[in-house]
Amino acid sequence: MPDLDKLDKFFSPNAVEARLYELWEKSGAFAAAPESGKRPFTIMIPPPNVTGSLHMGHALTFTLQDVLIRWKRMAGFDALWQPGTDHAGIATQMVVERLLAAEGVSRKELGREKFLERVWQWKAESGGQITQQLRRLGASLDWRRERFTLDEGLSAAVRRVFVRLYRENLISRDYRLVNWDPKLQTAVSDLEVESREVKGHLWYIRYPIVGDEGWSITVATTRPETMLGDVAVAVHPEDPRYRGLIGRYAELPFVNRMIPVIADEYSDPEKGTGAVKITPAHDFNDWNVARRYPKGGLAITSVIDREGRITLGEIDLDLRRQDDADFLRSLDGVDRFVAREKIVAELERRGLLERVEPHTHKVPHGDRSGVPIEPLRTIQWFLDAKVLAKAAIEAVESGKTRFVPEQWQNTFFAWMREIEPWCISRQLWWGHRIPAWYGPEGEVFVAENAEEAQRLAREQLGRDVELRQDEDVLDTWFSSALWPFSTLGWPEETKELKRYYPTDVLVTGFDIIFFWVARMMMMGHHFMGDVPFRDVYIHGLVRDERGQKMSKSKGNVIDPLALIDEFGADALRFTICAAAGPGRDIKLGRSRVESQRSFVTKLWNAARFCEMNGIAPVADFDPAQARHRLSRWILDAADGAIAEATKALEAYRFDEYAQVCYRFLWNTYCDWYLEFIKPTLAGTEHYETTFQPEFRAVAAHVFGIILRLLHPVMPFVTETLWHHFGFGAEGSLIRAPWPTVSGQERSESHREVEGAIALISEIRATRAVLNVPPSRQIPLLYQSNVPLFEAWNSEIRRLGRVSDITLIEGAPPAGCVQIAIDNGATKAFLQLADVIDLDAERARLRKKHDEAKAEFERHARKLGNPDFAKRAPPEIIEETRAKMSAASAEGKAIEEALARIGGS
RNA sequence: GGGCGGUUAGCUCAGCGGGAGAGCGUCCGCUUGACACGCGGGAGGUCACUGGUUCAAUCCCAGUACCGCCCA
Repeated sequence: MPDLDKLDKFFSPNAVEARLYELWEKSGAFAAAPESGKRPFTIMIPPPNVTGSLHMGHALTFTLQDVLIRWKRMAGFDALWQPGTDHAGIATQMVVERLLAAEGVSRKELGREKFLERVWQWKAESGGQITQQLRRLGASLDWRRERFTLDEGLSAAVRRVFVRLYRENLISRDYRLVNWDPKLQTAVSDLEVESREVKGHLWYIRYPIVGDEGWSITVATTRPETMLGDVAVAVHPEDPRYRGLIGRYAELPFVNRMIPVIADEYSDPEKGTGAVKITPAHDFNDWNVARRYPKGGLAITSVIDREGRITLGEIDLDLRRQDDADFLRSLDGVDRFVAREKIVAELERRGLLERVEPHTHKVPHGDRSGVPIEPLRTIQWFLDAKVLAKAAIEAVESGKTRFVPEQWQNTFFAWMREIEPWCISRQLWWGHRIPAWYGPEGEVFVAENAEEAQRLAREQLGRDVELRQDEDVLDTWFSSALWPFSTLGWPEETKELKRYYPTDVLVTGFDIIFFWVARMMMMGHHFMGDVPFRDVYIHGLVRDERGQKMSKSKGNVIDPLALIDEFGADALRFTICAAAGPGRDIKLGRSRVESQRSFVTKLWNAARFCEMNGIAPVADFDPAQARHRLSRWILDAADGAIAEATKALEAYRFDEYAQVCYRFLWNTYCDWYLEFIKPTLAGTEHYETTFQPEFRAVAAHVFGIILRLLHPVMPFVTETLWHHFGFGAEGSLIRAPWPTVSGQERSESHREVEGAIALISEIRATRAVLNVPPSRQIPLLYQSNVPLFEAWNSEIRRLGRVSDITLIEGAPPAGCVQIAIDNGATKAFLQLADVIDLDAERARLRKKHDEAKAEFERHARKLGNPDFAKRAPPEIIEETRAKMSAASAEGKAIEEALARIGGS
């Protein structure tokens, strides 16, 4: 039953949002229906961090996904939108460690088991805030299927994947250089490192050449503290300055080690002195230089420890060979940056510092900790991503997975083709503990559980031994990469897995292509034998109104929840949707949402008008039976809107979808259709009462289409009105069928109505330009096109503010102003008499005349070009000719009008 | 240094081979029986620049400038 209460003057989002959302959720409106016969449509969210809270980027991506899922759900698909969060190893551990610190306890004091209990407790109390906030946005996720990457099932999937990849030799344990975060005390992946521009120095240091008193080679470095671990000096093989030195030795200051001068193209003759120190244990480029050095490569000497302090352990021999090692010893255990200063000072004292230049360069920083990353040689687990990447690359090349917009596939290819081994182990406690066990002699047993590992050990060693599980956990992204199938029950062969994999589309920002898209594709292909998703829709980033990236440090962050509080979720969602053009960042601010809110209000007021005029859905109404020209016209227009909106959504053109809806509601339905039928609805004469039922039924029918078209982007206000008008039970719009085009031929009414609209617009424009006050009703005279003026008599009078309409023969009387449409084919006259402002009218006509003349000349010039006639397609020539004569006719009509009032 | 994207009305952005568009802003008029978060009307653009292809270029190609992003 419709509400008995009348609609308020304004829509109050706060009053309905929470209640409606709960109603939807409780009634199962969001739930997928695996047992249904419907075709599935699936979206996997890139799961947000369990520590996260809703920001604008989330608001953007979830709005777009919700638009898609609500649309498909209405379009008759079995829609699955899979929610959940990931455990965010580093971030979560940091949060809880901070809490502990406040209590004066450290993680290590607490111990692993107690600490993990504490994290789970935190998660239960404050984790997953974002899942509540997504509800505020209106996101229709299937919450009953919510998953967490540390759930038992998902953890089982992680173990299964790890073991299988290990047995396929795609996962291995290796001792090599990794990005080490000295603050968080863990390895991190390349992707978790961001380079930041830092103002530093370039220090030029002299290394004496052995056996040539007074000779030296000068190296330039930004990191003098690593010199203790230098194993060579590299110069470019073609560099004439150093050719003679290649193969000789330099003496490393302080350490007094002899290191070779080697040739390697890595050294850039243009940079610094063209000679670079090689410290393979603390620099990735140097590591590569050392590896490709012949004779089995160069030595790797670490001189910085996991805390970022100088450690002399590996140069102990050099140390002991020295007579005066006091300085060197004094560096032991000193922080890397303090050591830098001490070393520079000592070099200067010894006259080995040639000069210092200010130097701005990029330094890798941990994106979580914010401290400079220290490349360190440690033992870690690596995934051979190169092998897995192959199938993923092929899937995109062959079009099995499609990027929208397409250009993003280049970003994907660029990274995937150059992919490095992925370091998957993390020195953390919170996460999936690596399923590897070690025997007493360091034997490795990789298995899904301890019993299995024990069995393997027994098999291999012939006896029971005590096993110790690897202390480390896996990178969070390792488990996230499995999300598209682990959430569906894999490794079990569930009906969901069969039904919903591969999913239809992944929606995300380009910054996440490597984290998500690439890794999900690698894992999905390897374990499921098929791509995880067919489309990847990449949207832009949300920026502030000035185009700046939002960041806490800049203080320009806008809280989407605050915007929802102020303007409602629908207004925010519509703003986002309308701004989501392809491949563009989105500038968003308070004022933008505020102005888009008026569209929500417009819908609301259209509803109020309908309500006041007794417009309500009519059971068994068949639009095909509507006869009135206005009915045919608006039904045609609705067909057009449905077709365009659907097409836009199919192409992920959210902006176009929003615009089509906007225009149809505002500029067609409200501005013209409701205005046209207004007098009839209020009238009491025979004609009026005759057509009232049809008008009401059609108006309601089309309003129902509008509500359905807009529901995906503005779910709350549309659902409210849907119920209020009695289109369906409360909360039923979400499952109402998506409108389809009627299939009716476009009627003749279309042109007829367009003609009336053109005439009325022309009358209004003429009046406005001539400063005729709206209150003044003016008589209208016409000479031709009788059907138009007769059929639309009342509409012309009302909307054109015309007093009466009269057919005249011959010339119009004096004091008339000409109105022309159809390029002058249809003329009418406003009988302004005493109110006419002749100068203004002459100016108006001259302007129109100039326009018509320019138009005529443009086409005439074209047609006068012999090459145009020879080469242009015939239809274009025909079109041009028609346009030329139309412009000519219009010009003539204006000339006549001018002549009549003594102008030229 | 390599790659990608952008440059269209005051602002934000569509359009992308044959008529320069929208929203917001601005200006003028309006207590129009839903709506001033409104109604009606207007002004405003060498489509960054230089060449090329074409009968025809805002649109395609090449180059330049500036802005932004990613990777070294």
